[in-house]
Amino acid sequence: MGKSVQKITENVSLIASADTWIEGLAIQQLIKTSELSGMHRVAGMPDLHPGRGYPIGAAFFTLNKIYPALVGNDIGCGMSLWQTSAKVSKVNLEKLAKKFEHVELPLDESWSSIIENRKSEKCITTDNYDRALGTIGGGNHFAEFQAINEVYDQKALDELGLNKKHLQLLVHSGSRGLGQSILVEHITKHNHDGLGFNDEDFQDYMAKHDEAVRWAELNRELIARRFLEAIRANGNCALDINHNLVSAKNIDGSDGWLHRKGATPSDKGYVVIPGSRGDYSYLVKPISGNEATAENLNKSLFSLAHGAGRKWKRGECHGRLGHKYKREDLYRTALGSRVVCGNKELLYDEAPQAYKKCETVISDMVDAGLIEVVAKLRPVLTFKTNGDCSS
DNA sequence: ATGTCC
Repeated sequence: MGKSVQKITENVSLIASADTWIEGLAIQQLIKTSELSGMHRVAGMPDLHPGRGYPIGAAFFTLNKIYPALVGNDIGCGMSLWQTSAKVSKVNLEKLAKKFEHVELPLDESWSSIIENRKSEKCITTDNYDRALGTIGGGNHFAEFQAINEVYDQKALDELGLNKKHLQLLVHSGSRGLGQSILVEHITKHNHDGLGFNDEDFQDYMAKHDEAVRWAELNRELIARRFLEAIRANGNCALDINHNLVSAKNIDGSDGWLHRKGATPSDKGYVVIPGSRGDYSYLVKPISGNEATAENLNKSLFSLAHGAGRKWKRGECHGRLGHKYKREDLYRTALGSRVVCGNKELLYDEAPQAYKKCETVISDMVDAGLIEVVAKLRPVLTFKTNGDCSS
């Protein structure tokens, strides 16, 4: 069990077994980040990979200041899982693939009352990014229809209201331009410096950050609702979990601030850890607070992987895959799923080959005593973008 | 990651 929790330095842990491949640069970034002033403890997840200066797939616990740059631009990014009323057995992949022509446009007037109501319920006052509400965005964001492939804990599935016969919908998106604008405002004024609790901009950042988190949640809800409408189905949200945010937390007796950058909370109930679009995703139950795992929970900063983790950098994937795979080859995956992605670079950047095998990431967290697997989800159709096919 | 970029 202890073998999947590595001690990198006195205050840096890595939740990964020795044979899980993690890029050296990511470890360097993890250690460097642990040396920031006020940093108390850092934890890398098994999907750790390099970012711009700071690693992705990690949690950072500070005592008396926050670092907006560690949260990054996509404040509130996360995963929501919806069960649709559609039946897996009725799916026709090519028919399904044609139903998403309009899901990237700003939501039309038929949505304005639900948008207004939900914004008011969630205390979202900004209107500046209304045009982006209900849109997935780029990068690793997606909407994916999935089938429950294997069940390991039927009771947990029942608790979540999930039924194997129904098609599931997993949405990965965040706060789009809103989060970006909040980060840019901070960087413009403070560079990458943190904000102490008594700094005048502390409360201002936190208020904007918290609103961006709520905006991102609403964004995923609207994405799910418009995809449900596109396939003429109903649906229920089973879970919605943020993996990019900073929040107050008491860890091992210390009050502080827990930054998560591509790190899924293990203290918010069931979560989905998605594999690449050509791999299974895992619905898991975080293990909370028995004696055997208490120390590992502290070392992991109550966090889990947020996915399989990139193996290859964005931008280098086309070069690595272009010889072997034509564009058409990537519209289907080894698990028989369909990919809708009209943007060529994105098609290669997010190819299954660019990611690690999700199973190793999952088994590292099982071995660390952090999770139990509830079910394995098989991709059916991954929507990225209708895109610009000319590029 | 980005109402993305020269």
